[in-house]
Amino acid sequence: MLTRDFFARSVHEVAPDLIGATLLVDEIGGTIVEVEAYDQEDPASHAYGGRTARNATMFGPAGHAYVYRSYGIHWCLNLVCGGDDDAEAVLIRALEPSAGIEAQRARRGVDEPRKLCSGPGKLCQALAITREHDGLALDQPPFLLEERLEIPKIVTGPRIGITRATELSWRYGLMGSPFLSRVLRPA
DNA sequence: ACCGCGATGCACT
DNA sequence: GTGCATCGCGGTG
Repeated sequence: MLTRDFFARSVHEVAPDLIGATLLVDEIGGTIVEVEAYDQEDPASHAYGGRTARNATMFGPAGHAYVYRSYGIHWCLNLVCGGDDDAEAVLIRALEPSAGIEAQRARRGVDEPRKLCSGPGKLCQALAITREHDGLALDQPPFLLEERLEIPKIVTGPRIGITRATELSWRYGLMGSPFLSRVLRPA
């Protein structure tokens, strides 16, 4: 199981290490196939410009969930990384569903496995992640994060859906996976 | 394949 | 009032 020590490192080390790990919420979830890194010096990060009510969890200890609402409609899940004096987090962008697929279908209202968790908003709907999960520890229920068994092949590229710092290749994906939110070509 | 747009909450200017 | 770390749909190649 991934505990706080795993997350208490630079977000730029943790992000690629999460590809291939398993994320479950109340026993439902799958394999992490796509993430993005956000650090405190990053103009695209919520933490850029200091602590606010929304981003407070990012400034707290590593190994906790940071959940925010996106575009007024969706929820997005981040895993807080780094030391106690910084504010870093990994945005979980896509999963390959493996557990509770029927429940995910019901919550998403679609059948195709590729459409269940291929985006940060989609996977939060499939796993029923909401503001209630913000601040919860990742090594306790309802969360369960399992270490990957083998080192996967990873592709990097620019992050998606941001307007600033678009030149940074801080998006990581499982090479060749059909469950990515978008195709990811080697940078 | 791409592009535009509406839905909707809320932090921030 | 503006701008999003989004998604799904409907239009056009």
